Amino acid sequence: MSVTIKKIAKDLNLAVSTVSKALRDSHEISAETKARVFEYAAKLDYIPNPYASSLKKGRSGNIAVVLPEVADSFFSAAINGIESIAHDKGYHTMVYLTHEDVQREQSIVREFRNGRVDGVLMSIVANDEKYEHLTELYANKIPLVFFDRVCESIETASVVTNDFDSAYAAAKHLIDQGSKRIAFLSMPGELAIIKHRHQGYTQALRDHALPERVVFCTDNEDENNAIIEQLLTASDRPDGIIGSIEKVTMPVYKICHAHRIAIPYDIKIIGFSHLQIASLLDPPLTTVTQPAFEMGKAAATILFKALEKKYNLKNERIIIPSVLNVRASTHTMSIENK
Amino acid sequence: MSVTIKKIAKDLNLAVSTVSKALRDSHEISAETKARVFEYAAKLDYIPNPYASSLKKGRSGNIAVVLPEVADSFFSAAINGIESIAHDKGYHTMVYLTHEDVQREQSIVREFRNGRVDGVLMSIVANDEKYEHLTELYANKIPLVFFDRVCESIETASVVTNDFDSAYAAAKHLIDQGSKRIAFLSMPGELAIIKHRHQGYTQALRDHALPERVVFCTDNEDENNAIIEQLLTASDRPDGIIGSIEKVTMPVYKICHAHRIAIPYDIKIIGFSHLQIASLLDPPLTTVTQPAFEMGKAAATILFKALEKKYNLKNERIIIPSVLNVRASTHTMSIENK
DNA sequence: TTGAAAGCGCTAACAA
DNA sequence: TTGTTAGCGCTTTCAA
Repeated sequence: MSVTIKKIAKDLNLAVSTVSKALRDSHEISAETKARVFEYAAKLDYIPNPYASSLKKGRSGNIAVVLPEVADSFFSAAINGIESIAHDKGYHTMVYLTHEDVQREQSIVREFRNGRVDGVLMSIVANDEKYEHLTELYANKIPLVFFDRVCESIETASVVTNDFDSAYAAAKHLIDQGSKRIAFLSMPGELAIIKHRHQGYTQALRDHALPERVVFCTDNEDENNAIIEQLLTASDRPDGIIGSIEKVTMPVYKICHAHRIAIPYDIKIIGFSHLQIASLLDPPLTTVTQPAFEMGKAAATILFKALEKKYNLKNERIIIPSVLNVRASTHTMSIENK
Repeated sequence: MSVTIKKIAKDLNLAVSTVSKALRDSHEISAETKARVFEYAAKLDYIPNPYASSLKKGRSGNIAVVLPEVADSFFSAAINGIESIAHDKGYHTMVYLTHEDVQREQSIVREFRNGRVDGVLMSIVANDEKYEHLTELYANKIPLVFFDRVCESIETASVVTNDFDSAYAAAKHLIDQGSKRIAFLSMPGELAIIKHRHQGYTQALRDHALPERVVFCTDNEDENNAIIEQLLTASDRPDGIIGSIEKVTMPVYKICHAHRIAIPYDIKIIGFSHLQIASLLDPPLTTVTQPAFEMGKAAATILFKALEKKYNLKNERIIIPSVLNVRASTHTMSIENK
């Protein structure tokens, strides 16, 4: 049996309400009483029951972080940023993984509508226009902040990176390095990040009058390998590749190694990735690096602003730029080795 | 205002208790009434308030996962394993990061003592014998399962890997490849995993009459780089390195690249690491790979067994073996390229 | 400055 | 089979 306010009140010959107020340092209570209560509570190691106060106050002190997966280094870094802010604010972080499954996302989000969490941070599943669960959440007045993968049809705050510009810069970089046949490894679904990256790629290729080529990967690793193997062993093999998300880029390396396709000589590769160890790959991978930690922090900060001040979340949009790290996978002179 | 049992009861002219039982599919309630209640609840999109039932039943439906960090790929994979089991069991997963800070670990764990979570999975912070917060948690009858980094002075269940044996195997492998001066990159603190790996290393070197050399790294990246740089540029440079945890191995690669120390010719490297992309490093890194996902799953499975059946957690210990993946960083013939 | 009492939404013992 | 009631631990009027 754990120690409750009731027990403290009884032992100290006070009313529960007095103890409650004293613990919250209310001005209604005399300094002397407060001191007695504090001391005794500390002695008994009193820890408030979170459910009782949540029930009463209608706030849980929890936030939800909903992610497609956590193996991806981007999301690991984001959780780091989020948890650090949440902890500072005295909130607890609940993590939910959707594994790119819309149904799972729906059932997870649905449960948020009855108070388990006070606010939600999420990066949505790639899918074709199934957003009712999100609109409902939004309608239920539960603050929602998107980061990285946003749902553009819902008018709430979001933290993103400059996907169009950085994809344009990535393609431009390949073109400058002499690539003529540049393929874009995409993913099916309606993800805004993919769409914007695709658009940036397209724009750059059109600006330079080069042919576009989009290859759709999947969530299945074996299928992906097959798709990429086919791409790289065909007669019209591209001489430049842009991997739109982290997990489509690694297979390219594997297949190139397996088939002795020389990077960057036969083919140049650039990947959207947060990988710390991109520089240690063979050869070091040129990346467009998203500021994951900062994006997580920024998203959490906005969410808490909303939670604390009943601040309105409509339409705020924070853009944190990505960085192009040029390394040997796109450059025949080793540029960077650190 | 969200929909409550009270509202359903009122609208349907039933008592709240009847509705409550009906929703839980109690045999006390007639099929007809149940049908009415279910239908109406579905129509109103009723979602139970988790705090009310937690308060009443004394269970939260949450578990805590306490980790040193999440950037490490081992812990990301573990979270994956844990969350997947938790979700299947209808539990929610709260994530806490200690950032290798004992004080933070203490304050986090302390809060668990009043019901916010029903059970705890943790990988402890490396520290020198400060375990009161854990003993107290254990004394409070909150089920606790350690995974990977265990606290051996507390008699509860744990899921670990065979650290001694795999460190022995790693050292033996280097010896077989011709290394004579093998250094072990350790970490300060009292972590059992480090201790066991160290012991395995020591045993192997003694068995082969080779000199031991232990180098202590730190949590600070810059300091680490300095320590390793000194190690690798001194005249008595080792010709073999065992990195005891993931984050001490990467700097070795960087420094070797920077100083043009040829792996595996000048030095052979093997690291304890869960990295998927070890095979893509330059050169591919030989690793001792821990079964992170499986360990997370196993730990969660035990915890739920304890939560559901009041099963006793004392002393159970599951050992899931690590795997030695030989790659080019320890071997002059390329063994594996996939 | 302190206390009594109501109630957050739900469950469970007991009564009808 | 259904309803009444008490209460989980806490906060918050309102009264003393």
